[in-house]
Amino acid sequence: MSTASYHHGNLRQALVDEAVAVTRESGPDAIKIRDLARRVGVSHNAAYGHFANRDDLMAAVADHAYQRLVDAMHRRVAAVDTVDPVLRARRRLAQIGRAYVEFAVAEPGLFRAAFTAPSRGDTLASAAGPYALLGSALDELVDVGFLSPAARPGAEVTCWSAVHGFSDLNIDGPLASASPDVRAATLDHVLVSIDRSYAATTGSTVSDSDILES
Amino acid sequence: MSTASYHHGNLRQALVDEAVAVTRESGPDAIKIRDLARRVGVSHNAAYGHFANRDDLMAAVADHAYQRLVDAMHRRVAAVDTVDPVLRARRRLAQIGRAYVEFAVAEPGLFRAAFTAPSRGDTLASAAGPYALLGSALDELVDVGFLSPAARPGAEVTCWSAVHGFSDLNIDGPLASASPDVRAATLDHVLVSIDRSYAATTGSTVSDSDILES
DNA sequence: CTCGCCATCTTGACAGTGTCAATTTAATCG
DNA sequence: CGATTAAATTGACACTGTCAAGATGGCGAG
Repeated sequence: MSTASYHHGNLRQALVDEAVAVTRESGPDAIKIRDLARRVGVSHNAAYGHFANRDDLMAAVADHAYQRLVDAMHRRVAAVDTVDPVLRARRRLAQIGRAYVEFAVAEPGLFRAAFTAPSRGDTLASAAGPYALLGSALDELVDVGFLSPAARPGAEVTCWSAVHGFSDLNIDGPLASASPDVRAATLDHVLVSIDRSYAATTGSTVSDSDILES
Repeated sequence: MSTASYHHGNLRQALVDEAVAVTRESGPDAIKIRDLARRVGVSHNAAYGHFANRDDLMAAVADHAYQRLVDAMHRRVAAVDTVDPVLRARRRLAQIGRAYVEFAVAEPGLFRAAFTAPSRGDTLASAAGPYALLGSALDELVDVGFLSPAARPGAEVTCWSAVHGFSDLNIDGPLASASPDVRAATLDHVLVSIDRSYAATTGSTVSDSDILES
């Protein structure tokens, strides 16, 4: 549309697509500018017309990955149709966590790309990002009286840390070789644990593991 | 000692030392075999007499980093001299977590080296590793009746995920630009949250944040 | 004391890589 | 139809990891 050129219809997009494919296959470190150019059928460093350098291209891949992650989270949150307000809020939080880990395990390359990318601290906390999504889920928990307002500040970080750490340990950490069954069971455990730690802030009596449904 | 050679007293160790220095300064990706050789005053690929390849050298750095981490954890656990058994066990767990994050933030390069290293899943769960240390701290929590035996399985992972994720987010994630004060406060929040989630398993009544002392 | 062994280190080469500078190409507009 | 101009190419440079041979020198056997 805007920039179509002679040899290649839309080189920039083609490069990003190929980079995403490589990243999904072998992780972000496997991205090589020359290799990308070769795959797209263009000569080496044609990419430099569209990206300042390798890191710039990686940032584009990171954006893509990031969007995929946010989409997955939204999808899972939207699938929660529980009527009871408290249970619904708790289940939504759990689904956010589940979507996060699910994405990390299903797309380790993209997940890594999203968080390994250099110098993009601002995009992460943007209004559309997972930080905001997580934030409103936690607000909802406060509104329905499950989470104490006093415990609200910093709750994003606690929550995010748990799922992010679990993801990392499952990707190339010591849990990478765990079986899917074990992994799933442990994830449930993590999600319940988060729920429980918030329940304790208002002394809510809780029937544990029914938050795992949607 | 074992392998001393003519030109260089102990090349292997010198290379590892230099690699550790580079890693502390600029992270594991900054390790270049040729550069290391140059620094040590030896010609390029002299290193190949002592290491199969770059990854092999990185693994040595990872071992070093790993040992440092375990030492830091041991130190902090040993510093807990509380007499009350329950409080002592809870504080020990908190100190383990604190040591972990402290190390990650103070030595991000080494921390990354320890977990980014290729193909070393077994060393991590070894008897002397942090996994074992964490495990015995959790056993202690069960023994004193703070953590329900039913909630014991998988507790390592939940706990480890929280501190590992927090570390990662603080190193190059969205929390990397947080001030030390904010970081410290948030860490306290994470540690209390872990404690709280375990307290809930036995319905223990808990005075929250005095577990943060040693 | 000397000679040969052998681990250790060096020299040289090759295939890749990111990136810069100068050049060519072709699509578009006056 | 010719000039402008963005887009892509060619060529070069400084790096990197790694392999294959050659040089070196300490150490033990004779």
